Amino acid sequence: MAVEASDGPASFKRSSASKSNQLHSEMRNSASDRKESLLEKKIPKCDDSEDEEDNMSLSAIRMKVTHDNDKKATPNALKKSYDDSDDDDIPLSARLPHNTNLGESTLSVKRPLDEIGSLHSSSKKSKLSNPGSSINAKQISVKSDAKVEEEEDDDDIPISGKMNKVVKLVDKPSSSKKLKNVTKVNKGAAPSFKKKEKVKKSGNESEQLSSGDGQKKWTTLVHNGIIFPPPYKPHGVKILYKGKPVTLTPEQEEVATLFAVMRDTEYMQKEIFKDNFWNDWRELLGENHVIQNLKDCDFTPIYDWCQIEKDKKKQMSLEEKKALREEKIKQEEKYMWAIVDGVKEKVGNFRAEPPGLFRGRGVHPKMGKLKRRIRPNDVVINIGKDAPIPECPIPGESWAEITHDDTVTWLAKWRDPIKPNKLKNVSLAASSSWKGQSDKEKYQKARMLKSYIGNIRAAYTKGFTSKDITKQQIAVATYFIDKLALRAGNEKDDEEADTVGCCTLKVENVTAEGHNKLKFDFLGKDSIKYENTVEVELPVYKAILKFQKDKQPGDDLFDKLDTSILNAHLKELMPNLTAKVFRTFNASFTLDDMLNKETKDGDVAEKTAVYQHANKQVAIICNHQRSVSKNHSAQISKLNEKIDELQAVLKELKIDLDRARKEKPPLKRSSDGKNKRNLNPEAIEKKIAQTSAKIEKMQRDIHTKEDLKTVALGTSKINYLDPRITVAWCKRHEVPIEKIYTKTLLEKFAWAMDVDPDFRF
DNA sequence: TGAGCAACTTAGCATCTGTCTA
DNA sequence: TAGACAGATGCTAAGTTGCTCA
Repeated sequence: MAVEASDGPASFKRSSASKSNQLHSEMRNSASDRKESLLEKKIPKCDDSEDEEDNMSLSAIRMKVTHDNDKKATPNALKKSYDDSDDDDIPLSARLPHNTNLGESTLSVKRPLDEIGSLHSSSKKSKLSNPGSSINAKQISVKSDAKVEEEEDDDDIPISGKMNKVVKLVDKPSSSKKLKNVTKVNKGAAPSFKKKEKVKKSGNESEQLSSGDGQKKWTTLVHNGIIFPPPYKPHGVKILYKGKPVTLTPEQEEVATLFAVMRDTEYMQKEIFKDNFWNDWRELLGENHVIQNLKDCDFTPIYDWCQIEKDKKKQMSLEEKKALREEKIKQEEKYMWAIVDGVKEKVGNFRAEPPGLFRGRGVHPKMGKLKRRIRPNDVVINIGKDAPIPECPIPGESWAEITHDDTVTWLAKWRDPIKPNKLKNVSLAASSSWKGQSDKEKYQKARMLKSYIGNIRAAYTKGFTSKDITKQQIAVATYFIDKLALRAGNEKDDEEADTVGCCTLKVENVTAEGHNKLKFDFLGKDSIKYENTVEVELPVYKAILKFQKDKQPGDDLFDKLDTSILNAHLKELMPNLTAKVFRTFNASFTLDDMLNKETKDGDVAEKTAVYQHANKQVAIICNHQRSVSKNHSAQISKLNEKIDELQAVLKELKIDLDRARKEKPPLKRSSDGKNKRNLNPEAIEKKIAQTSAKIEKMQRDIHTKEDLKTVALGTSKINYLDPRITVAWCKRHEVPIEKIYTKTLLEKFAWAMDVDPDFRF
C-alpha cells in the first residue's frame, strides 16, 4: 500500500525562517521515504531486543574518549535500570531492608544510583542474554510486528500490577508513637505484583500499553509530607500614598511587598494585572482604609528595601552562603525522599507553593490576583496504609486529609487557590522509576506509530475528500497534527488566556493565500505565537475553504470536531494513539534521521554541533520558542567590540612579523599601550594563529547566539527526543554523553543508557 | 453525551551555581 | 578575587488525556 501520494507530502516553508524550514520540508520528505519503505518491506527487527544484547557500556566508551571529565557523573554510575527491577520475580521490597524510616539518619544520604543498579542487575543479565527472547526472526505484518514489539519489551508494561481496591481513610496527624507502630506494621508488607506474568496472561494489546489508570501503582509508600515556606516576617517599611507614609498591617504589607518587587517586570505594564492586584489588596485594606486607589500608591520604599536585602545576600561571603545552603538542605532533607515499594526515590516538588501574585501567561484574565498562602489544612496526603503519617510541620495545624490511594502516584495535593477546580500535585522527581517507566512507554508508543504512520497517512489523505463533513474535518485536522506538529487543542473557559490548538482553531487563524498556501497565525500553549505559511495538498486547501464558508471570525474552523472525537478516531487506527503522540514521533524521528544523515567524521565539537543543529530543527518543528534575553544585544555588541580589538592586534602582529622576518624590532608600543617583547617570526606566527582562532571562535559564538536567541532547545530534549537515539548516537560516534546531557538529564534518562549502539528510532 | 474533574505531561521563565576572565 | 556569563536547575503555569457521573 502506498504511504504517501506519489508526489510526497506537501512541502512546508515557515515564512519567518525559510532556510530552516526548507530543511524541515526536506526532512519530512526523507522521513516519509523511509516510512514508505518500512511499510513495503515490513518493519525491521524490533530494536528492543537489541537492548538485550551485550553492548559496549557507556562508561567504556567514556573511558575511550574522555580522560579529563572525572568530576562529572559517569553514566555507569547513573545506570538505574528499570529493566532490572521490572523483570525480577522477587519484589524490590523483599530485596531491601524493611522498616525503613524516612527522615532517620539511615536515609539522610541519597542512595547511590549504582547501588540501585547493583540491587537489580544480577538477575537481569541472565534473562537478557536469553536468545529466545529475541524477536529478530519474526517476519510478520506491520501491525503484528508492532504488537510483538510491545509484548517482547517487558519494560513497556506499566509498573502497576493487579487492580486493587482503593482504600480511603481520613486520619488526624498521629503522634510519633503511632508512627513507630505503623512502621512496624509496614515491615511485613511486600509488593505482590509480577509484571511479566501479567503481560503473558493478558491478550489485550491496549491494556498492555496503557499507563494503567485505575490500576495499582504501589504497594508500600512512605514519605514525610511537604514543607511550607516560613511565616511572613514584617519589615515595617511604609509605602507612600499621595506622598505620605502609610502604616500597613503585616498581612497588607506582605501583599504590598509582593507587588512592589514586580516593578521591573512587564506585568506592571498590564492594566489587568494591576486591576486584579488592586481588587484583592483592597479587600485586605478594608473599605475605610486611607488608601483608596492604586494610582496614588508609591511602593518605591519597599522596592528599595527589597533591593538592599537582595544586595546584602549577594554580598555574603562564600562561607556564609555555604552555611545557609547547608542549613536549608538539613531542614529539607527528610522531605526530599520517598520509599516506594522499598525503593528510595527522590521527590520532585516537596515545597508548598509560597504566596505570590498570579503570573498567568499571555493575556490572562486572572493575572495579578493574590495567590494565597497554602496551609496544611489545604493539603491532602497520600501515603501507604501502614506508613507513619507525616507530622504536620506547622505546630497546631493539621493535614486536610490522609488517603491511601494506591492507584495514583501523587504524594500530596492541594487545590490551586487561583483556579479552584485545578489540583496541584506533589510527585516523584523526573529521575524516579515511575517517571522513567512512563517516559519509556511514551517513546515506545511513538515508536510504534512509525509502523502505523503509512496507513494513517493513507487514511487521512482519503478522508480529505470525504462527503461526511466530520470525517473530512478529522482527516484535515490529523494532517495538521502530523505535518505541523500542532497540539490537540482542548476547549478553554473564559477564565483562561485565549489560546488555541488544532481542534479549536478559529476561522481567522488560517488564511488561504492562493497557490495552495495556508497561513497559520494563532496563540498556542503559553500564548506562544504560531506563525507559519505552508503549502498544502490541494484537497486540504479546498477543504479549508469549504470549512470557512459562511462562517464569521470567532467561529470554529473545525466545528464538527473536538479532541475526544479526534482521539477516538485515532484509537481506531492504532491502539492508544492520541494526538500528542505525533509530536513525540515526529520529533524523535527527525532527530534520528538528521543525526544519521549529517554526522560525519570530525572532532567531538563538530559532532555536538550536528546534534545541536538537529535539536534546533526539532525545536522549530515543535514551535519551542523563548524570549530574547534582556542582555542579548549587549552581549553581541561586546563580542563585536572584542573582535574589533583582536583584529587590530592581528594587524599589528602581521606588521611585526614582516619586520621580524627582516630582522627589525617590533613597533615600539602596541595599540594597547604596552611595551612589546622582541619575538622571533615563529613566535609571532603562533600568536597570529592564536588570535585568528579567537576571532573565529567569537564569530561562531555570535552566529550561534543569533541563531538560537528565540529557539528553546531544552524543551524538546527533555520531553520529545527519545534518549535512546541520543545515547546510541553517542556510542556510535564516541561522543561523551555528558556533552549532550546534564547531570539531571542523565539521571532522568538512566533507563536509556544501556541501549545498543545500533538502536534506531 | 457532554461537562467536570483528576492525573499527569509539557512549557517558558526565574533563579541559582559554577566557571571563566580580567 | 570579583564580576560576568552561561548553563543547570527549580518553579509553577498550561496543556493533554481518561474517567465518572448526571
